[in-house]
Amino acid sequence: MKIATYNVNGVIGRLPVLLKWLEEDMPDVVCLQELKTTDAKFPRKELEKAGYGAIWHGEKSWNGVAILARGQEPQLTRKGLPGDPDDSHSRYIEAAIDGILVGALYLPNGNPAPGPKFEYKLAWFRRLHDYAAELLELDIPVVLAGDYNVMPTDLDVYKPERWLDDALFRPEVRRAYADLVAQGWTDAVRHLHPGERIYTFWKYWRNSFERDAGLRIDHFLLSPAIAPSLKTASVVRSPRGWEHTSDHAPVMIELKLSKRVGDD
DNA sequence: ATGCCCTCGCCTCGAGGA
Repeated sequence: MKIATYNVNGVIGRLPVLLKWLEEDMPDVVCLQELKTTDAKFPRKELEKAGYGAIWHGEKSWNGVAILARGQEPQLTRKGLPGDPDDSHSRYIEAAIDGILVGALYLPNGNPAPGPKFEYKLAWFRRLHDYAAELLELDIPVVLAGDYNVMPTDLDVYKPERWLDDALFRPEVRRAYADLVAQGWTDAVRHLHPGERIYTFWKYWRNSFERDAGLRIDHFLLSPAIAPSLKTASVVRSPRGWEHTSDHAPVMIELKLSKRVGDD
């Protein structure tokens, strides 16, 4: 089973790129971030035509997350991260697919830091921390995938010294990510590729992609019940080089799941 | 120290992104 996460930076404008990539790589499950459109304008029919069922949580202009499943409908289990009824941003959606609980998240950017946006990011991180702990207590296969807007270590940044005061790299945020992982999650990409420079995002400016001046901010966290099934984890770099593309590349993991009764 | 480039909206510039 192939599960991907992809910050599309606008699902309407990105639809040709998204559909092309889906056709090429045929992921079984896709977590999307930054839909930047309302629920009513989500391209359900186009994705259905491409063979994907979908659930989504949109918002005008900003944010927005979705989960796609090839050949089936994701079973919605949650819309919105618990812990703050006043949080109106669309940043979390969750579904059960083939016995796996898949959470798609778009963590706040947090810039400029310090400031209210950075406080919102830290508060969101605390809520994620609490909710993720609840998920671990269930002792089931869980995948938390998305744009965490955090470079976990120096290895995940092209020039760490330039990002020290940035909301994506400040010590508080790196600590929050490390504390989350320490609950018992496996950072899939880093687990299979320790010590390797891997990026998932490159600014549109200054030929960042061509120079490989990037950041690793899109992550997969796996619960202990599914981490042993992890076989591969990689960044799909080719779509980042296409015309009218996102500033993120898709990230993909492959799981080899043990057969269940009734499976072919 | 700042802009660089891009998306969206709704109106051609501003806000936000990372």
